[in-house]
Amino acid sequence: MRRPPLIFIQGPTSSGKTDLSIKLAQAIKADVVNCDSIQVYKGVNIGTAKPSGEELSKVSHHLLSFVSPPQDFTAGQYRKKALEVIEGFNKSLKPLIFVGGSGFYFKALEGGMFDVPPVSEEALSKVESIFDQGGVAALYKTLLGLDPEYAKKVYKQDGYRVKRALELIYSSNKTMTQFNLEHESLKETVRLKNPIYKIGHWLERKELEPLVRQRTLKMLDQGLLGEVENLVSEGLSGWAPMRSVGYKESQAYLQGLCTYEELIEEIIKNTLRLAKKQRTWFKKDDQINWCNPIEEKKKSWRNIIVNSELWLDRQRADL
RNA sequence: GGCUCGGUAGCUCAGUCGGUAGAGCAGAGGACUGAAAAUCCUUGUGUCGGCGGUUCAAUUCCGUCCCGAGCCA
Repeated sequence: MRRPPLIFIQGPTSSGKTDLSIKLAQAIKADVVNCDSIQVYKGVNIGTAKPSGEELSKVSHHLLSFVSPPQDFTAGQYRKKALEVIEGFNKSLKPLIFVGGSGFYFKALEGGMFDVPPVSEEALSKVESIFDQGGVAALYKTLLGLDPEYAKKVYKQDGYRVKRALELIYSSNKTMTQFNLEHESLKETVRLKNPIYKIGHWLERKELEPLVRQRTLKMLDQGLLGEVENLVSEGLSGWAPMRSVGYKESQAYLQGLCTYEELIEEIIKNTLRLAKKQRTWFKKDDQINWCNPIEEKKKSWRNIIVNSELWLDRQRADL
């Protein structure tokens, strides 16, 4: 079966992924697919540093700005949508460039997700009542009884994961450990079979900080606060993307909880923290071809474009 | 110029009735299958402002100098 080749551009925020994706897409005649967990949402544009109108007019983009408020979106849904996009190119074999900083979404895309039915109301309220009685400790104790193997892997304070594991047990009668085992046996069938070439942007904090500062000031200049104000006035202050970096700090500022100077420093700090978590995520993947984006951009991404073209030629020769 | 209060981790500060120190934040490292830009875990040696003195022992007491804040001239 013919499958389009995929190029992944991964790395921390502010490292120039969008710029590279546009230049590379133009050079190799590819489409771009967003792999950023917040850029999928409609209406959050400035704070997520989406590609500009001009950039969008040059290259076709997918999975960008398509989830309307107040809907939420998940990694599982992303996987499904992304597979649909990829399938759409099975005939033309046009290469696709997946760009983003969401390690979990990349993982979901490549390795697949458990096939889980939606959590029942009953399960939700059951978990909720345990929580009301004894908090996270009680939830963890319950999980320890029902799925000790998974319980050992989870931090007992991690209420989010403990809850989720119990919800699955109560609504599907299957434990995380069982889901994991099943997935392990199906791993090869579920795994994405397209050829993949991974490009990673690697920057140390010191190199990234000035870029983050510059971008933060630019976002504010472009009207980030106005964007947030509009969303808040539409009653969306609790919407998932409104909790992300840039948006939650802006909300705090608009509520008078900090000064403008503090707003700037908070956004920079939290963006750098996000970048660090992104680094931790991508670091583990030994298939990534790392580059220093500051150096590569100075050379108009020439090395990267050439290497990508060579890789594509090899894929085509193999067919 | 005189008096008072400060000077301890990158920052804000606590503390040692004399036995060379510890919190919060920041930072660093990490986990992670449907909120993931989320959620959670681990991690604290620094001439205790400088120089002298007393003492077995000084960051702690004494003297002096430097720096900052305030008050009085």
